[in-house]
Amino acid sequence: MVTITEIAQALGITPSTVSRALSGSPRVKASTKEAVLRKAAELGYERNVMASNLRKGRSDIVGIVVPRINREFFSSVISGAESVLNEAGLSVLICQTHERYEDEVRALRTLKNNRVSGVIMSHSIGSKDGTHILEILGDEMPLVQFDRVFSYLRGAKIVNDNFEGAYKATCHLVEEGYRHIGTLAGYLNSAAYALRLKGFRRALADAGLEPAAEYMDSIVPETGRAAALDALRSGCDALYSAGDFSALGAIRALQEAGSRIPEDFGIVGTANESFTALMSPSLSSLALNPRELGRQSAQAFLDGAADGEIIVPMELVIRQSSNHKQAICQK
Amino acid sequence: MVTITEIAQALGITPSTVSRALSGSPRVKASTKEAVLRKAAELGYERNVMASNLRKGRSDIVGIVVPRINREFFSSVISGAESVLNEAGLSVLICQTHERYEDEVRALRTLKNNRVSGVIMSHSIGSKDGTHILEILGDEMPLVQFDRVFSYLRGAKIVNDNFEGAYKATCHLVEEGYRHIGTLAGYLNSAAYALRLKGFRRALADAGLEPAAEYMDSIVPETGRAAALDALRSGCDALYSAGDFSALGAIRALQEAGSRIPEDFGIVGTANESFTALMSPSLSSLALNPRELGRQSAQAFLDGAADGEIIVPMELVIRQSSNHKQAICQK
DNA sequence: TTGTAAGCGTTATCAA
DNA sequence: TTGATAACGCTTACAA
Repeated sequence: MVTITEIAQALGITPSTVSRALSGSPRVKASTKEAVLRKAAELGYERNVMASNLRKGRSDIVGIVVPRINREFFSSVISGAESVLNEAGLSVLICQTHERYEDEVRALRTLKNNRVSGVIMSHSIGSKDGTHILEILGDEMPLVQFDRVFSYLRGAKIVNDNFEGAYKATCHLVEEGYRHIGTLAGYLNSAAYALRLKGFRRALADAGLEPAAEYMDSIVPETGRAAALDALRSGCDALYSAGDFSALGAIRALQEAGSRIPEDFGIVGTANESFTALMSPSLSSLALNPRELGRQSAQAFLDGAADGEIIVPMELVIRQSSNHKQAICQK
Repeated sequence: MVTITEIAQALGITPSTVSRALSGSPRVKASTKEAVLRKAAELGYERNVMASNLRKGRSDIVGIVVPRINREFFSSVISGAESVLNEAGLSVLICQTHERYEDEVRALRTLKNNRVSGVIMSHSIGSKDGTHILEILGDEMPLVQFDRVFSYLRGAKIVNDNFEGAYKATCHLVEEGYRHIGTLAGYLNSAAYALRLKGFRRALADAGLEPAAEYMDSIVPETGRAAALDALRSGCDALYSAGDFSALGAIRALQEAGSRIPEDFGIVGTANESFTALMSPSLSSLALNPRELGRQSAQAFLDGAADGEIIVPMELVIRQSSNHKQAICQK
């Protein structure tokens, strides 16, 4: 491996000058810098990152901590963050917590020990509060939280605009002509789900309507099925679901009960999971925009991870399951 | 930050002894080791990984290079590898190539510069050959390739048993009673797809049947639709598809044409994408087992990344789309 | 079993 | 604008 010392010897100068030339310091003559760069290229020099890191006291690596990387949402966030960070010359070290507190602690320790430049994370279900995070990272390490955030921790927080998103989705159902609209809500101890329910209610209130039904803790196909059948009996003609999986179950149940979608019954889900576009009928869904969440998280880190919340808008993707007017017209 | 020197001073011994004690060397008295460990815990010592890496000339990080991490297949491979590597005290640095040769070169350089312990990779579509890989990594760095492999490179290669898998899938269709079986094949310049076609043909030959139809380059829903309609006209009653997306398109087209699945027509896909379980009818599929691919890749690295190929079996997941006998019986 | 001493390759400080 | 020197914290021959 070629070192700066070898370059220095080859040129009859000292390592300090070579170091300055290579790191773009202004305190080096243009001709010298050029000679150094040429020689470095000629010898195939590549900076020893470990030595550089040791001397500088930090690495050019950013740690990302997520519950699981093989979940589309998280892997897309990582993908978005990675693009921005690579652009800035930073690498990404990824840790999974498998939703466990212990693994989260271990991951944060690893990152701290590697002297990463900062941490971007979404905490595990197993972490009931966030005190351990600052205990491990200390007061200096830049911290960015996304999606699942402890609002009382220092640093930047990047979250979806769940209230506004659910509001838009519900308004869309109203505009399509549905009038007896219910919701499949998630776990209300999660801030994201609680906000979606609020957005749903506000949209109906603003339209002068009452919620036709509200089903809590409905996030898997099975609960969606049961809720949808009940909703049908109660006279509902549309549902805003805080998740796509429960919406999927609802659609199946409604189809089996002889309801036509979207002619008789409209549905909008949330998350824009990849299967929503593949279903028949395809499912309208409120997209979480995870890549953008990742990009914003990375940008917030690059900007210094200052305290504060950044809100990423959600995008409503309209597909067949809520396309009432057009379906009616085509008849 | 606490250093080994401070621990040494506190105990009236030298840093070397502390270092030995902390790294579990046998050349240190049990009582001394115990005192060191106690003191280290007391002071909250944590090893400075950068200094350790510099001295040892390598880091405890393994690089993983994939085309995209927000693809279920790759993120699952990474997840599997990460589990095994973390267990062994190694961290994972992830790089995306976005299927581009240039990004792959950049990623490999980054890893090399970080002096990672080894590289686990699946090359990008943009890399027509693998000479750049060894050019960058040199002769020393352990190399493990998975799924997309250049067989002429040194190191370990971990691949699915595509021949055997397609053979099993096709046999399953035969056993279910289908007799006019065709295939939706992928791009034959990809080794994986070519092997699946061979497995399909062999299975039929062994059953004394002829391929009823073979459609090449069919990997998206649209091509699947077209092929399925043609297959129906040609008298096919089943298809083995080398991908799930084309199988999805095929099912939709057949349903619209009035074919009942699996009663009139059987289908098995490949990859076991998550939507296969959510469809109606659900799609039988040949699972690629990406987590296992990741685990085996990590294990191969830990074992020294010796030259050779490790073959991971594929698992046939039988769902409704090929469940002919049972569907018939229930009538 | 422990201590001594050197050095990994870079960068920061200070002096020239 | 460049050079000399030290230091980042750790590991490892080698010596005791």
